[in-house]
Amino acid sequence: MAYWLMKSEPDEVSFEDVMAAPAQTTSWFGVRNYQARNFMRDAMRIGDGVLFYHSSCPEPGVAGIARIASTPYPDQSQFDPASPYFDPKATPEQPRWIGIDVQGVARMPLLALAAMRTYPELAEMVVLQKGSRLSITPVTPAEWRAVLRIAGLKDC
DNA sequence: GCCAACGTTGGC
DNA sequence: GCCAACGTTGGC
Repeated sequence: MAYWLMKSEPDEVSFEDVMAAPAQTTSWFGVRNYQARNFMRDAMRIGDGVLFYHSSCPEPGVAGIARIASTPYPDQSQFDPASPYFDPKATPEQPRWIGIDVQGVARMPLLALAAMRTYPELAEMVVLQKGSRLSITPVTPAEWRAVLRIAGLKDC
């Protein structure tokens, strides 16, 4: 089992939106970065833990706990000319981008980015590194446990 | 709105 | 294959 941090702009999809969705499950689509795509395609497994992170908002930080809830599948928005995520070079025969289902698991008090930076055990988190802007980053088991402990959650 | 950092594109 | 130009991300 692996752990991940996934960034979402709460104006687009907030953690509360995920919790309010049927089966607390939403399709994670619109990733247009190869490294992030490859994580979804090659490394994610159903049940992997997800730190759901809010970015580009007044209070960036980890907003909730989620899990990977499907295997990867073609991101339909790449075929839709009306979508901002349209990719003219993608075809249904040769899809370029993929999505995956994410299911909300537990609410937690926002662990703000500024607070995360104060914990030595989180200092090596990829998302905290200078210049890091990848929308999906790996989280170590120790970092995962530390976030849950800080958030006051038992293992999930 | 600013701007540093990074990824992608495309001419050569 | 190089690399300058450009576009995007995302905290502040």
